[in-house]
Amino acid sequence: MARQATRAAQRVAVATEALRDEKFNARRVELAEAALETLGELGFARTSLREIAQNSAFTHGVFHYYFSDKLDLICCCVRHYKAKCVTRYDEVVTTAKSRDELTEGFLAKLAATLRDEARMHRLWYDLRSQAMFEPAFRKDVLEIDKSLEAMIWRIATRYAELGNKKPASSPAALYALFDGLFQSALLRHLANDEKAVPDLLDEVRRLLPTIC
Amino acid sequence: MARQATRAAQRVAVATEALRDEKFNARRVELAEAALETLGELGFARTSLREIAQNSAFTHGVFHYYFSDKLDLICCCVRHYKAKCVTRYDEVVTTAKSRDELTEGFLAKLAATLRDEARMHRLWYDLRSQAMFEPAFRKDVLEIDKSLEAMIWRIATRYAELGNKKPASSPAALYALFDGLFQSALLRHLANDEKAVPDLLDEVRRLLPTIC
DNA sequence: CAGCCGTCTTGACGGTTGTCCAAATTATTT
DNA sequence: AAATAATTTGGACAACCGTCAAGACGGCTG
Repeated sequence: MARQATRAAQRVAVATEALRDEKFNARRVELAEAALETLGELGFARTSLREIAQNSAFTHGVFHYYFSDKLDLICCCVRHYKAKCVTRYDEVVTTAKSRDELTEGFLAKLAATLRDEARMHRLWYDLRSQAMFEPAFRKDVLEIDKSLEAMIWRIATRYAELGNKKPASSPAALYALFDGLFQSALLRHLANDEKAVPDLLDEVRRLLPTIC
Repeated sequence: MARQATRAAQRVAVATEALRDEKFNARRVELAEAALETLGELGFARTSLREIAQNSAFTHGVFHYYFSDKLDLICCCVRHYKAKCVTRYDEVVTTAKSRDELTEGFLAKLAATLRDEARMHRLWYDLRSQAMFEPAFRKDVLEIDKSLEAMIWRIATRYAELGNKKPASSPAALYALFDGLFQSALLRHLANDEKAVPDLLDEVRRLLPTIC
């Protein structure tokens, strides 16, 4: 009897703790999303916790309560954002019935991303550069990089499949290529170069058939 | 007579001013080189003028005397360093008598760069990311990027030439590819991934024949 | 030698930063 | 309803930042 009561109490305790954790984490994400606004605007270095708080509905103390550190916060932010990123092209990949359809769907998404989410992506590049100096960032950054590489690879293999071919290069090389192109286009776009987007699209359109 | 004296005086004045300018600029470069030590270690955001001064033989006041700004200093630093960078492979390009010779020479330099100058290159990537936020950096960064693209293009055209072919892609795409590969390898290398260098070499060795 | 000029040193200033904490408020349990 | 725990607030703190300016130093010129 006593033992049963103990067991039941334990189950309840475990359940409530899990619930608390979930709630805690949901709050973290909520705060991270608010922080992303300011981070995307100013970059990692120039953004202080106070500034993040001021541009949001929260006080700066809350951030310290939910995040052990400034690094902890940033990591959570970019992790959260990139989790959405890696699925961006999946719909196009699964629904496209021909090479052309895939190409156009991919290019459209690419252009929209460059135009509408430039600030978020520059934050990603910022963080990736910081990872070269700050070991605390490396694990997360390398992990995100891997998942982005996989995302590009899904597109490439599907594209090749639709032409009854196989990709001509490795996943790493392919990701490096697209990442390099996107990064360059992003910088030009942010520098108000109006040809940045069309140039990127032309380049990718020309490249796709040659590598698959 | 008076007019002649004036002219002579003007010539002297112009000459001495040019000399002063030259001396002034030489000092700037000297300071920039000292600053690069600390910048390569800590990155742009974490490095203060005081820290730069402390890790060098100069006081922090001198830096303010020779540079109007922190941005001014950093720009001078990376400009100076990258001016040397873009000539790194030129000797290999001009002396190589065959495709193999060019390949091996290029790969050797590439590996040496990754190993010996990792800190300087991460600073470059840092600055390039900052340029996405800080307009003051953009002009210099875009210019350096262009000259790096030209450097890669010189290698590619020479490589193609030695095989009586022409490069199969644009300068921009080629630079994006190599830059992306190098950046990824650099991050892995800094994260103590011992396979970073050999993996990069393998990748480039496989890639070269396919793009030219 | 006196005066000037370019160079450099040193210390101080206002402002911002990350961090911490005690108190207030709210939610949850007993 | 009382008590306990979780959450939130807003201010205090020391450390640090970029910038600046007053003055010191040393060589050059008149």
